[in-house]
Amino acid sequence: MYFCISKYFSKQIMQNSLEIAVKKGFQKIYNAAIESVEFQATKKDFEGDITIVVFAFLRFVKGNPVEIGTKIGEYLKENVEQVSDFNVVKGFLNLVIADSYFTNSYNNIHKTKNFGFVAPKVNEKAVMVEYSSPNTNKPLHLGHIRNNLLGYSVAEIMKASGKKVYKTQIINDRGIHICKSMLAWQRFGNNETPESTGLKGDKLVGNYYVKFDQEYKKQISQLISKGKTEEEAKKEAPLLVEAQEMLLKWEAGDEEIVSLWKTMNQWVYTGFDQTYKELGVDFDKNYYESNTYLLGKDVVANGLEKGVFYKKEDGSVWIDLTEDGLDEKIVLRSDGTAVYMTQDIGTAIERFKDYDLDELVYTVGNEQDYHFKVLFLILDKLGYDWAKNLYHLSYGMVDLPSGKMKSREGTVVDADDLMEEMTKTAGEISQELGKLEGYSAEEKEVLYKTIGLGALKYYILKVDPKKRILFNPEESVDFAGNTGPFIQYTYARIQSILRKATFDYTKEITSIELHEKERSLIKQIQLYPETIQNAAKNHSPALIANYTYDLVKEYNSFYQSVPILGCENEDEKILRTQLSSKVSEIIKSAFKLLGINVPERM
RNA sequence: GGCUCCAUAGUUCAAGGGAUAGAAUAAAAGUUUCCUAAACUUUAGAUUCAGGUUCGAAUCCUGGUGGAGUCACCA
Repeated sequence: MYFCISKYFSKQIMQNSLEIAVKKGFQKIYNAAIESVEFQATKKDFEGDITIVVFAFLRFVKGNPVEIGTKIGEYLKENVEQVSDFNVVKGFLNLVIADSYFTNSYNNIHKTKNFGFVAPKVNEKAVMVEYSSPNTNKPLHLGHIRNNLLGYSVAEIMKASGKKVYKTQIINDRGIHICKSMLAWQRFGNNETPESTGLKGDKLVGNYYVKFDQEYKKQISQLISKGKTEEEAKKEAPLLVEAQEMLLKWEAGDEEIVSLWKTMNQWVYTGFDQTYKELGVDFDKNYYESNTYLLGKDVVANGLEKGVFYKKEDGSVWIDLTEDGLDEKIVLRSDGTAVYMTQDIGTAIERFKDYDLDELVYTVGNEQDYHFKVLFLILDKLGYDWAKNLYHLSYGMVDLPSGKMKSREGTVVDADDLMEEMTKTAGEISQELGKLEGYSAEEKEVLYKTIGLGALKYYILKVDPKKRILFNPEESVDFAGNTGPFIQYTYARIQSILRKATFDYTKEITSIELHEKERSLIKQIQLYPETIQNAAKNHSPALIANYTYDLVKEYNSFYQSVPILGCENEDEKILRTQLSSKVSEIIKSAFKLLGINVPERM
């Protein structure tokens, strides 16, 4: 029996074949059945390409791991065409795989369009990803940037992994916080508009939110100086009372209030749209809290009948989750109005009605871990079988060296300012390097934006979503090392090579002895499809970022060690040009998954 | 206080229970008659502590220390 795997070109098929061969080998040598074989890429310091962990077999076969490894290695070398050699270190069987496997594998990849991507299946259910979900009383800040980048990127990655994806946001456009901005504008606004001030709408409205807080605090201290306690003062300050009255009027549909609300919200939306555009994110469907905040009340009534919820004496409705290790949670106020939870219950149900969904991902900060745990549990108890398919993409806060960001106190890194700052820095560095002769002013501006935003996005996305980020505006975002511009630079350099490669390099190169750098480059290229699947499964753009970085690192080393266009052997020149081209394609597509553009020159 | 999450080079990040814990940055040294030096190559430097499980632990379990979040008829 001989395992011929020369016709196989994918890593998966290679491993499957090896697994079968190993099992047969064990059967033959030890008369033992092995359940599974553990593979890993051979570490750089050792000779070989694929490593089999022998320790895992000790459960099935008693003996010395080195001896077992050696016997299996001998068996594989003899019976598997592509295993050209092996060595055993401790309990690790390192297999050397023949060049032909790598060239076959590469040629297959070379022919594949959209390498690494899986097309969505026709009848499969979709995934909905919610992200951004801003309040309409203040501009977007650094925390929203992380949220937006994560949500957008996860959506794109899931698409690439073969899912149908809808991107959505819920806009928190109602509530007491909106009324505060509205009230402050009425009081102190002098009919200012975005047009009259030249301010972005969200900035203008945000200013009034801050203004409200300032005036409110003044009133509080006045009341305290008149003998009120702090608690009383906070409740009785006229501004707050008026804001609360305004909210009641809004809910009652008061024409004047609703009209002001519409106007100011529109200002904010226009501002947000501009920021989203700059950031490069988009949505397939918007939900508005003003439309959804009443949803869920029927469901609560229903759940009350079923005994999932219970009513307290004052009329408020609760759920008791103490048996699940959680607390009691309110789902409806005593006055019958909806709380956050009520709305989220309703919105989730609504979404599953609107779309044929398989999974719903909520991109929300980890401060709401508890809320989502409860939400998912409630939906489960209400009997929705899709409740198990809800996923809270929980990410860590973005903190500043000075501490937490607070909009009211103005200690935030504004999203627009930050993007502008990054673009400016990119421009300064570019000008210093001066490689852009022949570029028009507009082209340069586009390039600076590409680089500046690339640096920012990569900086945020390369970190595991779960971890919190400490953001130091002065020194955090670099342009050298493990950064977006580093990867963009490699892309630009490859484009330069391809512009100069005027010969035909489409030919398939089959029998050639591979340079060590070519081998490791091909190995890295092979990993792209499984990286996308992994990133989708784990909802982690960081995996894509890290993969791309490793690929680029590998390519730069290759670029430095061997000539490409200057290569004398014609076949080698073609192969190396092809490899370069493939690497740049992967960079471009991987960065697209992160929402980052790549430049042709830089 | 209860619950949840986190702890890795000076700093910022990696490491599907597997080998000698990888990078980047900062530090020291080197590489441009050749495809873009925003690059490449060297050197030095880390798993919070104490136990346990395992052939094998940064990773799993228990406890301590330190940090964050949450425990609203706010969203």
